[in-house]
Amino acid sequence: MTGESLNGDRAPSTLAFLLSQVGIHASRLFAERIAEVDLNPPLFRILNLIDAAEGQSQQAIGEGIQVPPSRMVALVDELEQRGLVERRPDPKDRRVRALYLTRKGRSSLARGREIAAAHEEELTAGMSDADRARLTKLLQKMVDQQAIGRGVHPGLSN
Amino acid sequence: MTGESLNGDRAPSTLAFLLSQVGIHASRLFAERIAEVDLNPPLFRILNLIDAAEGQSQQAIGEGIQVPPSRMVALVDELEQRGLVERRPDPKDRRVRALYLTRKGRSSLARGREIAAAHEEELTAGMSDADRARLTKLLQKMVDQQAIGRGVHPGLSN
DNA sequence: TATTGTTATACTCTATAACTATA
DNA sequence: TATAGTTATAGAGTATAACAATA
Repeated sequence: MTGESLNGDRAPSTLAFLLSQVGIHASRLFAERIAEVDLNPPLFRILNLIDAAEGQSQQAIGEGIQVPPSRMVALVDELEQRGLVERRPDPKDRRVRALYLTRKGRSSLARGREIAAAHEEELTAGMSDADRARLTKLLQKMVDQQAIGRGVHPGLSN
Repeated sequence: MTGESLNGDRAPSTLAFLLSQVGIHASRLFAERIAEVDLNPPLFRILNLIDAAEGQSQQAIGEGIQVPPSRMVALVDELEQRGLVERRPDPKDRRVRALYLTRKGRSSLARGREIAAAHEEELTAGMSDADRARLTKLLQKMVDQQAIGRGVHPGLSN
């Protein structure tokens, strides 16, 4: 969707409008790019989280990012069908399905990270390093000031 | 959703990540604010477009923004149910339903615009005017360079 | 034949609640 | 009783295609 769609038709030069417009463009472009490795952004995110916490349960992994258990089932199902993730029984608690990356999962993740890096470059193509730094700093300032992020917006599941 | 959700878990300081994060925050916040006048962003957008082209047909209004006729029906239905918009017969062509704002529609639109302005301020609270100007300029540069906007991304209906 | 608006239908993404098997 | 995972179900939000009235 365009920024307009989310913001109504207010003047296109407002900061709010520009932020939505550019942010949505960045998200959409990334979704397009990451599809090259048969992933979508939520799956790529979960793959990253599993990599960072291998052996954890589904719910433990979904917990910190407001993904409810039923959604975790669906996401891990998809990763498993693609052969990227394994559910292993946990000998300590037979209710738990501990998550591990497969070899293929690691390779997809690595490729996904390359794509993310390329996306970053694509998005900032034509900008000077100074401008990139400026923009990053200003956006980071907004994130801090608006208290965007971790746990602040409970509705923002994914 | 958080920026993470769209971008996976790559380093939170990348520009792509920040842009998604902030852009989505801006969109979400606006959706929350505009709900105060019993609108959502798509309805507010259509309301603006009707105001800018009163008397036009549904499809004429949906055309420029990639909203298909069937969706226009649903959107105008909602606006009509809220008493904000009227469908009037067009004496020149009896297939056409010309769209007009009601008095209440004008008042909701005005109130919505106030909310949009307040949202703009809220979003940039704590920023200096110089920073706002810098940020606007940099984002505008990205929009130009990435060719974001009108007609460029056909998939971006709304 | 083409066009406006409409309806029917379906698809994606997501959440809530009920269920099962364990604990 | 409580918890991990699962299933069933439902709700946004959206699109495509068939359709009726009119041109």
